[in-house]
Amino acid sequence: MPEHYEDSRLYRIRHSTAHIMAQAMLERIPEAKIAIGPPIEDGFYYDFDLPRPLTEEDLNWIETRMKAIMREDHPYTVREVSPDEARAFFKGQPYKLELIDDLQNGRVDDNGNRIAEPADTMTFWTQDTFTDLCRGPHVENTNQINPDAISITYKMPAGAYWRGDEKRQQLTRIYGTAFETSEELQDYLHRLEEAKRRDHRIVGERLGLFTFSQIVGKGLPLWKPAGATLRDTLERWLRDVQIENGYEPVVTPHIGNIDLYKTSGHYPYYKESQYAPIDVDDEQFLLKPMNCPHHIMIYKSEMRSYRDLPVRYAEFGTVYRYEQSGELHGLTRVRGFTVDDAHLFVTPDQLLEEFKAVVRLIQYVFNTLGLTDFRARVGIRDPKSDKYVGNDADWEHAAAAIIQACQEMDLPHTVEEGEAAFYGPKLDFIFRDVLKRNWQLGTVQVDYNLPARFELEYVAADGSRQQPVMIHRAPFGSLERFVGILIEHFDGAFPAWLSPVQALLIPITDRHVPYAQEVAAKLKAAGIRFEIDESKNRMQAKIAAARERHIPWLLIMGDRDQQAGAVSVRLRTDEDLGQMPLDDFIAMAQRVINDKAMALG
RNA sequence: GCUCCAGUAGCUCAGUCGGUAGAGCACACCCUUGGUAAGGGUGAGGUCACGGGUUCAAGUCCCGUCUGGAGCUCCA
Repeated sequence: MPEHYEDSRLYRIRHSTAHIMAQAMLERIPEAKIAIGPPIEDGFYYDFDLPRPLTEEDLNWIETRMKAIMREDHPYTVREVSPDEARAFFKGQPYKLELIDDLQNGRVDDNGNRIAEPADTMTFWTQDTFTDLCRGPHVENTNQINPDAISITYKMPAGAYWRGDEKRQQLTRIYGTAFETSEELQDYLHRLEEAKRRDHRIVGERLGLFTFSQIVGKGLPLWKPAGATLRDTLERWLRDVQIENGYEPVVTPHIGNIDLYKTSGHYPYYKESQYAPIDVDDEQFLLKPMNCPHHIMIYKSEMRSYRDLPVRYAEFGTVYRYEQSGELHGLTRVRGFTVDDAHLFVTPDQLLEEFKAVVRLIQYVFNTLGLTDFRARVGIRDPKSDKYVGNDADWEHAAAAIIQACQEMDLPHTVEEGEAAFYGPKLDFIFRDVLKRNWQLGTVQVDYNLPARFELEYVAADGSRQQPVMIHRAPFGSLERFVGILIEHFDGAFPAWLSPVQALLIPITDRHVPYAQEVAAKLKAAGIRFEIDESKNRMQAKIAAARERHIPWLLIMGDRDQQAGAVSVRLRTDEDLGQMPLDDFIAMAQRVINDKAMALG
């Protein structure tokens, strides 16, 4: 995206193409009500209220008609109109009338705050037979849009609520895109296809990493051995890193008494996104939607001195949230997932340094995996919402600490209202999937509220009782979502240390199988994960199959290798390292694995 | 949750006008023992997602449910 996309020619082309789409729609379905049609990052959309569902034929017709309109050389003209004139023109177009009213009165948000000044005039933009209420700008003539460089993006209409409000009319949205040259369009469409091929739901299925069962339930992933191996490897690594950094393991159960969540303040706010309570002996239990209350109860189980702090409790804790069915998505949005959770209990003096140490740990995790394509977001309260607990002073302190830490660490970040947790502000690390959808992974949250609500304390140096501050943090966020993003990041070709199968042994003929088994015994002793392909297939077929699984090292062995006590090593990158003494291969593989290296040799 | 689309073998898909189901891959067995991107043959595998309806007859048409997909909304 250019630096000033909104000033670019591409932006005007896309905006103008959206108007042409609306014109074509009104020609196809004259009763259509038109809503809005803005440019977006990779194209544009237009929302319509239609009397019937659209068909693929409709979309093809509209696309063809759009191209024809472009070739007809219609100028774009603009004129100023009064609100009354605008209303007269758009009689029978309720969405436009609502926009006209808002422009005249000045836009007001849901809380009654003015977000735009009242306007005495507004502008109409016209091309050919179509006029739209629009601030522009547009290209000068439809012939400035290349008909061979536009496309309806999905040959399938999408639903969208009027003004993004699920309580209002649902409209039909058509996405399209436009470029300056057909090469750029083809390139874009090609990249979209490539991205879909990398989708973790497809790659994960093909690699046998996970599956879903209708009987187990939607949004509840089942990890197959290969996926569980990858996940376990990540867990063991992070567990070790955390222990080096002063964390202590804790383990807590999957359910907890509902009173825990009433005390946390969490139950009333998020009641609708939880599984229903479990009734047992006149008590109610919740499948835990978060781990913090359990960890807090461990903190509270002993008298704490300032000398004990920081206390850092870490657990790979599985939580359950009742997500809306339409939001479930592969591994990246599920109903049961494991958080690489930790809760730090610190003195106010320790907060800043501990926060920075946590951010450093998260950066170390991302760097090791080569994940660089993320943004950092400081989420603070929406000042107009009532869905938060606690007092203003604590919220200010917490947000100030987060922002100060980011500045001191030179971490580029945005500050966004309404993105806080209900108990405190947070720093989130957000990644995009192959289709540019945003997913929050790592998170660090500063919390003065739960320590107060649970009456946590420690004995200070002067003997007084003081309240600790909590830091909630999860570098991966959830193992499920993190692995989903990793699959797409690596397109299934994981670094050797994470690969479920690191070496595939390929005996050239049956008589080499015993030698392969000897080799296997040595690999096993060396801690290298392997499989032997003992199928009756020819070596070429074994190699082809292994390539599809992105197995890092292929060890081919025939007479020559057996006689030499060697293996012939081929990398998944197709590089042929030739014959190597087995011990040399093992040493090389161990080095690559221990270094968590990206390269294989 | 909402709108729209889809569901046929383990996977990817074909199946015309309504006339009782097919291919490739994978799997099993046989032949082939081959040195770096898929050798050949044979076979097994199906409640056409599930339930109901229309019909002499339903994979095909209609209704409902479930599951998946796109988008929206939501997301501790």
